[in-house]
Amino acid sequence: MSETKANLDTRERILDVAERLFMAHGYEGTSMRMITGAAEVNLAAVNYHFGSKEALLRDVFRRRLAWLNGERLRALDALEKQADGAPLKPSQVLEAFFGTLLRMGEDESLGGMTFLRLLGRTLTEPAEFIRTFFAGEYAEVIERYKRALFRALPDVPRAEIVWRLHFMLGAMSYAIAGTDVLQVVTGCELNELKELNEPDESAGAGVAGNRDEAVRLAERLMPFLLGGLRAPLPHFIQENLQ
Amino acid sequence: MSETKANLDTRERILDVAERLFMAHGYEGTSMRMITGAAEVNLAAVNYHFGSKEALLRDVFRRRLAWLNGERLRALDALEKQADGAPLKPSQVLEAFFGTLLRMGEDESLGGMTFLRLLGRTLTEPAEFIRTFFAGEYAEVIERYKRALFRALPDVPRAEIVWRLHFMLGAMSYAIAGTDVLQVVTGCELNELKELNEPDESAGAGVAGNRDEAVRLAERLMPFLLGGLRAPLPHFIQENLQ
DNA sequence: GTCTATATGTGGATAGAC
DNA sequence: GTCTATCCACATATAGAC
Repeated sequence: MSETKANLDTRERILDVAERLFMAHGYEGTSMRMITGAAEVNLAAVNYHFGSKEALLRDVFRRRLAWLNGERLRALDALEKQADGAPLKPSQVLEAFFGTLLRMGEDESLGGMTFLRLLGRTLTEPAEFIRTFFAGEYAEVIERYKRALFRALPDVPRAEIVWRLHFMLGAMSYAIAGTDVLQVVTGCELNELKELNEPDESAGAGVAGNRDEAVRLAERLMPFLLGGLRAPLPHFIQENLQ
Repeated sequence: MSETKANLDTRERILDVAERLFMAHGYEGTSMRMITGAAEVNLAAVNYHFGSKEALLRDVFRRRLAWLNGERLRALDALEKQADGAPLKPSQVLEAFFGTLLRMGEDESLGGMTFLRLLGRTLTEPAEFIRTFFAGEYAEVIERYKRALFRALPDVPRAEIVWRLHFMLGAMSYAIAGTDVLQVVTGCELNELKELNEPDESAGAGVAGNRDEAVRLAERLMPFLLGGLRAPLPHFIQENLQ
């Protein structure tokens, strides 16, 4: 509340640097010394401002997720109000959920592709406190969107919808993180792929490039997700529908 | 070559334990002391048998990937021989690539779900040596399957096929790792999901349960992947086809 | 091959001066 | 709020006896 300007600057600078380094090296692979060194602040500053390394990671995410998940809820509210009681179309639900996220990649003030990559990677970190944290942060949004999808696909068993939501999250996380096997093998052949596949610390090489990158990723990913969501049901489900 | 029986046992025991612990806690989150403690071998045994922690991780994967990727190449060879020069169907290619993997989850002697989860998680680890290792291990298989998909989908731009292969790998990794946001939110509602979502160290709670788990995961995942692969192309691609 | 003991580095965190 | 100095737990790795 009564923070001075220098205080705010330090806090923000630490958050920015931590976001970038956690993205590039993972939580365990990033040390406090790496963070404070790159942010040009004292080693003790992190503990003073955030309390611990774990708390720092949480604050890095809270800064972005507050906006993201708030926006997701607003988008769904707007769609449902507009539909006036009728079920939404699956494509609308996906657009609100994934489109909102992908648009963060276009906006540097929201973290840009750096945050998107960080999010994609961190969702698969095994550390218990990270999983617990995300579960809490996402609970409300997932609940609302699950309901919307249940209504949008009334003939599909609910368990199947949840599974496919799961698959969609995976495709998106992985695509965003851009840290996979295809990188080396395909990177040399297809120039279009290169941009996404340089998860160095220098992730923001060109801001304009990041914008295009995010836009094209969204345009490629959405049809894929929709195709998967609406695919024919597995055989063992078609046989004994619930 | 001239290894004694006790030697082999120690090596294998270390590999088994390391596989389980790396799966549960990630590479950085697993210490040599955790591994040697759980395997009931001496702390120095890992360095004696494998040389370093990095080399241990590589050997954990080599043991499984040699089989997996060999099997994938054989499956593709068989399909192409049978097709006698004609392009394969997309579903055949996916079945050979993803089906072979998912069937490992049913077989405890191939690592079962423990290895599948480990693989899914490790593919997103940021450490450089891990990414380099996987790129090398997967190069041949990815190259062969890419070609097969190019032939199977002659009307789809190659860049788009590579992207969708990317998305499919993500959906699969994530689904297998079972470490995500949905876990807490959905786990309490849908009993069917619970089985997949207990990435503890005690991953092999029931072998029979693991078999069913792997089979049902495969049956759910394959239609999703095929639906995504064959989805309509993004607009900006339909407009200016290469 | 296995063990003990230890070298050597790095991690997160904090006490206390300014 | 910031900085120095330091604590202490724990990491990987190895030397050398058995």
